[in-house]
Amino acid sequence: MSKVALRDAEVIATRLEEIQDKVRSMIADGTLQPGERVNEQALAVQLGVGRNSAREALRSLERSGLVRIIPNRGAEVRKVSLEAALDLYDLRASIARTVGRLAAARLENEEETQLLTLMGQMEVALKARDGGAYHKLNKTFHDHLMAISKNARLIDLSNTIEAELSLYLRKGVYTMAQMQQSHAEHCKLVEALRNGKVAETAELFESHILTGKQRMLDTVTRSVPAA
Amino acid sequence: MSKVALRDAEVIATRLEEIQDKVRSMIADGTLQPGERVNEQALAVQLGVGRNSAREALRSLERSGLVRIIPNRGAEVRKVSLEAALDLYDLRASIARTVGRLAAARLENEEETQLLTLMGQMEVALKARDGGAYHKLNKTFHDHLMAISKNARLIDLSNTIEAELSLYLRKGVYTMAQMQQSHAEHCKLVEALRNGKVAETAELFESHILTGKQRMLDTVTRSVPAA
DNA sequence: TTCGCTCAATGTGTCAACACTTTAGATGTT
DNA sequence: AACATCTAAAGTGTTGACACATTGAGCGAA
Repeated sequence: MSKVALRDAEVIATRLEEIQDKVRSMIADGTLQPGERVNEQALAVQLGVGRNSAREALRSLERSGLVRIIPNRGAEVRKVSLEAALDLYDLRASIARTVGRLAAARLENEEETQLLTLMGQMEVALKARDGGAYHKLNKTFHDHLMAISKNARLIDLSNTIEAELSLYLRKGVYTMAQMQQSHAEHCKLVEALRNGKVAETAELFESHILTGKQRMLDTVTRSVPAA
Repeated sequence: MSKVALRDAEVIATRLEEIQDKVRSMIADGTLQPGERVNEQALAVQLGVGRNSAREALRSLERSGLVRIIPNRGAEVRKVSLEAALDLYDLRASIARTVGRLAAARLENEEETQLLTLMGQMEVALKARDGGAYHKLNKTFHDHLMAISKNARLIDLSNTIEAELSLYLRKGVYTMAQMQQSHAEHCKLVEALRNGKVAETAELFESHILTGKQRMLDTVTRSVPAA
């Protein structure tokens, strides 16, 4: 019964996705380190599945950019360089621009309400100087914008890139000033979005990501001066 | 010996890529029609490989957006709706903008020379009213611009989207007038690019794609009025 | 000592067979 | 006739085994 219920809800992750997720978290928590080679057989044993299933999962992860597969030599966890991370930010910006354009044209009342609620919560978090909460809300906010664009492909793409970026950017710790700037940008963005200003929303969302790129770059170069 | 030479050149397509390409062209030439379900076994037999290899290829193609895989029900050739195609065009435009920005900042002398040579060839094709040649050169031109941006991920995504778009847009046949307009846009674009005008190049490249979108839309709505 | 060769060991590439799920046709009941 | 149930056929999911490629250690010749 519960089995059927789960299935109907379409929440069940298929076996392959399950394996992928496990590998993903192994990468995330450092069990598998960047640059390290992944042995199919060993992985399969560790996850309690056949080698072929593990193999398929790895091939999928390649397309997600998390591992690199070299013919006849297997998979290795991708080592994302700073340059590659910056390239990814440019990609994100492109996607954001498109999302902005679509979202401004497709915003619905209900979504607008949710967005405003979110903005309120973020303001509260900001005033309470709760960086953790702000971070989570920020992610939710971005996801919402994606959803408003109503293009599944874009959403998928965006998630993929974010996962890849997380390889480089283990955890983003931002200053209060940075969060405030981010929030200010959000405000302008939402303003344009609510007024259906398509071109402006696109522009603002794109530059929001690009300033995020700059923020990241500043943070990195500060800790590693002459990289 | 020749085997080794090939390998060093890294030109050899791995088996899996070979299979993928075959399926891709089967989709391109209509052997596999959009919406049609793809039987793993049959595909494997037709390509003379094991079912598992065919299966892996299909999973890869899913990530490329060419097929959709439904758990326990297999793969079907994705049917790209007009709406989805238009959204993809938007994304292409945003990518073009980013490419324009990067290319204008990163153009090297050698690349500039190649670009000018290409422009000359296109002009010749245009004067000779050779649509086929123009089309090929046009593609080369776009690929060049991508390469100049030197963002591998961006290039990869762009190619993916183009492949996906081709699902909808079987073959683009354009009029002389359209080709001339396209060429004029190219000229302005190259002009800005050579002068290192970052913002202008970005703008021009984006709008170049967007007018392409409009052209496509015009062509489609003309043949299918009230879709 | 150093270089090149051979050959085993490790690991990936591919396959055919088995287990499970879906689907559609047949059957019986209201 | 319409509907639900059951069952066999078709197709996907998963596995273990075999074929092939890569790698590195051991050996011998210059």
